[in-house]
Amino acid sequence: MKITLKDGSVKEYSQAMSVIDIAKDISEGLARAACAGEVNGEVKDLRTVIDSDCELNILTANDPKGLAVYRHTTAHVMAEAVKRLFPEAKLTIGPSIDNGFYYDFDHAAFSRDDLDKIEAEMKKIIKEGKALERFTLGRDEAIKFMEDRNEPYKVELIRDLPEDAEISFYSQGDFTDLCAGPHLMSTKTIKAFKLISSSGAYWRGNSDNAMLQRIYGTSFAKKEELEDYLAYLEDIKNRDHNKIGREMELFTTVDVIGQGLPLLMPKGAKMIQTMQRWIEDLEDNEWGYVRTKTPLMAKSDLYKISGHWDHYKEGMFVMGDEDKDKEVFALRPMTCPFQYYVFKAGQKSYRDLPIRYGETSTLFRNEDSGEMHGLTRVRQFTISEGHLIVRPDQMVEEFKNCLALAKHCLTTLGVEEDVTYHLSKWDPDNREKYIGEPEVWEETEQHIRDILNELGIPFTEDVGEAAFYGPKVDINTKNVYGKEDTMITIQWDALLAEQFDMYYIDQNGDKVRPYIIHRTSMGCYERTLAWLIEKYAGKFPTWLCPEQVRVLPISEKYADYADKVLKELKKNGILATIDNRSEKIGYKIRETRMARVPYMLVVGQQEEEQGKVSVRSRFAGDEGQKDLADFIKDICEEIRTKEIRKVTVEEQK
RNA sequence: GCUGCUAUGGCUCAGUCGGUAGAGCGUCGCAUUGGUAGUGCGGAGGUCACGGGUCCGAUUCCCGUUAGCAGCUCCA
Repeated sequence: MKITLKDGSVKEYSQAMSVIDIAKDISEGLARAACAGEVNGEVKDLRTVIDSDCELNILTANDPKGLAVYRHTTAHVMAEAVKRLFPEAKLTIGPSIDNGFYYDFDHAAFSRDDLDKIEAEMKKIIKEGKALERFTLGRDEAIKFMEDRNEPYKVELIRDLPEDAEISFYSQGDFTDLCAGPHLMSTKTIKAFKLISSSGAYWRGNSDNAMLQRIYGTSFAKKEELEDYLAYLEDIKNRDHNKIGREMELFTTVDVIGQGLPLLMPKGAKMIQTMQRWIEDLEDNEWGYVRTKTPLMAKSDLYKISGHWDHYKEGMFVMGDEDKDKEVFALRPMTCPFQYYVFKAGQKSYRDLPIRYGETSTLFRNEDSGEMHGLTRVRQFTISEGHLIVRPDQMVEEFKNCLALAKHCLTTLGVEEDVTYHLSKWDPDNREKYIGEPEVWEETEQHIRDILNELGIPFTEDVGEAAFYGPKVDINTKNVYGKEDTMITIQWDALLAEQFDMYYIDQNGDKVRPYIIHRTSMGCYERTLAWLIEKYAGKFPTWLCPEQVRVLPISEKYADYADKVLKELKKNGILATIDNRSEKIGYKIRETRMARVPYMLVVGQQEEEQGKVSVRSRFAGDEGQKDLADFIKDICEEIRTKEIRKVTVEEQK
């Protein structure tokens, strides 16, 4: 038997050779995977080529493919346990995923108690140490096999397989599942697993289909690895913006106000104000933007021209009934047509272009009730929106500038490493979702592709993710739970100028349609705030902190001096507060740390006499005494440059 | 929208197998006037989310609504 090794060479293994020898190669990083070995150029289940078990391979392999096999077998063990405990449950699919696996069953909801019982049954199955046997059947036999077992979803899966596909099954004792494999040799290989949660999931991911019950679990080769992972799951909760954003009093929600309508509290509002002032000044002073302030609502007529009435009516808050009312209004879900009418308000020459309109724009989107989440998915939000009206010959350069501005914003916030770029394309098989001709779509998508390639930005291409009027670049990031959100979007629109009859006059005196770029420089402020909370676990760079300095008098005797210090800080634009309660200094420090305030100034007799402050920061701990003027100079410089100082002090919870 | 889970002082939670509730933190008061992660004592604060139902009696059981959470679907 030949196995392709990681370095590309092919190594001959004799059938008689112990699998331990193969395992050794794997553990040394030579072979590709454990049981899923690459044999003679094909990925195969090693069981088909070796006759010994390979538990050790998996346990020593440091290869994601091996781990995926391991977890996939754990999913089969779980499926067997579910069938033993709940024989009426119907099997569907159960793949391995990042960090674990799941299996979907057609069954009533599983409670945590059920999961515990299933875990106990899984332990029994593992202990029984059944070998996993692979076999194949012809199509008709395979269908009959699953029909006899009363597994309709499996029958459906087999029917949908290509005519010439090899239909393979894996058995472990009495349990058999349709499966491409590969798998572990025996259930006893599984050393550490945990069922994490259960929830509903649609059959084949389609909300028109039946709701199945999904059980998520994970498994690791070592108990300690599982424990570390479970500890990690606990730990990321301490970064969850929806938890600590509320704890830190950045935002809250109120049931009578409604879902998806968070209230930004003074600290959260201050942070957003800081970002907003930064972005507005940046765009206007350095990137050539001009500001607009346009209405938050409009008559339905506007959205009929833009196409939103046809393509997006369900997502809008509409006021009035078209059959009864003379005028029907809708809250705006975007700013585009409003800024177009700013453009149209006067005749434009080719010399006027490009025009870059910026607006700090509040939008309203009627999301489905189950979609709202913290600050990341809300019904009213504010974005750093803008529309660039440009000549076709300026399009590429302006598009690049939008990308550069976005990158500048990401870098300033310290998050440029955490994003992925996506070319969001239309779906040619779903044309009714989009306006315009296929040629226009293909052409504009190619322009964007060229730009991204030229700038050396790695990106993926996502079909069906475009806006209805054009393709776009989406800059996404993942939250602490691994879910992806779009933070910044830059859209290429060659179509809406036509809808709105926008034009400029060219050199020859002819009317010409401009192109439009829809873009954000930093995206939605609420969502960005959520992102920053999770990125920094609430310990923001000083310039973003809603409270940058807290003055801590040792006792009330120094309240006057502390007040003087506070006034001086505020005079210099520093966000400072004072804690003049009659508490011990240690207590005040503890509270200030827990409030994630970057700097504290301890003042007592010594400081008052010498006009100094004792600085304690999260960056360097006790920094000793400084002249107040020096401290102010330093922190103002840190804020001005938007420095991201490294946290060097051990933080306690 | 779908499948579940949850809702008890400002916050985090305990509790009542149906007889109107408790802790810690916070807050307020008093004492303490301090030197880098929790000073001591005392007080106030709850129609147990909202609306129905069952029951002699509901915070507890049932139904509905609203909101929060997890996942699915969706996200112009």
